[in-house]
Amino acid sequence: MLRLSKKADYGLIAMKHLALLPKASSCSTREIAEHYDIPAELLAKVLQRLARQGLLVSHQGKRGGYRLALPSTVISVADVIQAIDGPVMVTACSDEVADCDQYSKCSVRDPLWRIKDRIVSALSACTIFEMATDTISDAIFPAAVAKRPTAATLASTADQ
Amino acid sequence: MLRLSKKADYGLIAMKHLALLPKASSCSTREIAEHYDIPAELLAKVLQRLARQGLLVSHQGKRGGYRLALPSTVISVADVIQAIDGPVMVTACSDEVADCDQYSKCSVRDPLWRIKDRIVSALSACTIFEMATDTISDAIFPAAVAKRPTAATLASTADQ
DNA sequence: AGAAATAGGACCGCCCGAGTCCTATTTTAT
DNA sequence: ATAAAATAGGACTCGGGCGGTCCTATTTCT
Repeated sequence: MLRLSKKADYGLIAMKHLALLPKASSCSTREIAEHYDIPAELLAKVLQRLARQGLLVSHQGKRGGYRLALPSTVISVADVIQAIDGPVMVTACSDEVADCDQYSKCSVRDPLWRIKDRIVSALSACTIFEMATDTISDAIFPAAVAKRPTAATLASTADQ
Repeated sequence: MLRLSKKADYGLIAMKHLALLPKASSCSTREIAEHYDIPAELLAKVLQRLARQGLLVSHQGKRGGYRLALPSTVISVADVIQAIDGPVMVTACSDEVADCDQYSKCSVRDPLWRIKDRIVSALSACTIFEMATDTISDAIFPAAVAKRPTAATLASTADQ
């Protein structure tokens, strides 16, 4: 549940790979695909989309390839995911569009919308640079949350 | 992308519904299903799982139903989602199990694992009570993140 | 001219989520 | 006692979307 698409996975792998190259150097789809055992043609589509969204700069022709369009410190994980898969949606029904039949009776749309914002925040808070250098801090919440007893804990004592 | 399953949706709707009932009163599957236009038999399975995980207390027989097993202030959204769909997984490959063939070459597993922890934190930070009373605060990050220019912004100026 | 790369449309198979069906079992109301 | 109404849960089906492939341009370097 809540899993990333394979495309998003591949996109992040590629972005990290490009971030670790010497400044402003580029790399072809095939190189990356072979390096990580990713279907080349699928990765191609992913990189094309990242280029269309302005996160990568493409260079056609022989000796062509891709390079980061921006410093890796400025590109967030959220940027990559959204460039590939479109806007993050926790719920089926989008902002205003009542595309799910239970729209009128749905009581959790607004709360879930706020939770979605939190998730996007979490994804936006992490840059490709941090991914590449493995400098992602684990915790984002101060203390209160971690301290609060989980239902799982309480339930196990109450249950059975 | 990153969407919740329908079951998780239904589970949250039901939990919120039960949280809004007078203290310790219960409600049948059918009542909830009809109220929100949810397929009753599907909702039944969801509630059964929530009961098995100790988040709900079930009462069989005529006039039976479900009620919260714990105060709504103690049950988090993460609890509900995980009770229904199992552990939140952002990546295909789990903690130690190398169930994806690219395990050895995967360079983003660890970073994504930390991101997953952040998402779980975000979900754990929100209780059913907050959902029911619509008291979820929007922002969880102080300032730094919001201020940082997004790649989208920068790209749009750089692009085309 | 040809090789190697990006650009992108069209297609396909299959897995899994969503939903249904069916059969217990338990409890309560009549 | 019997029927009704509820939970418990296994088995099954169906359809859409994701992951992947194929094919055809087009660009650019050698």
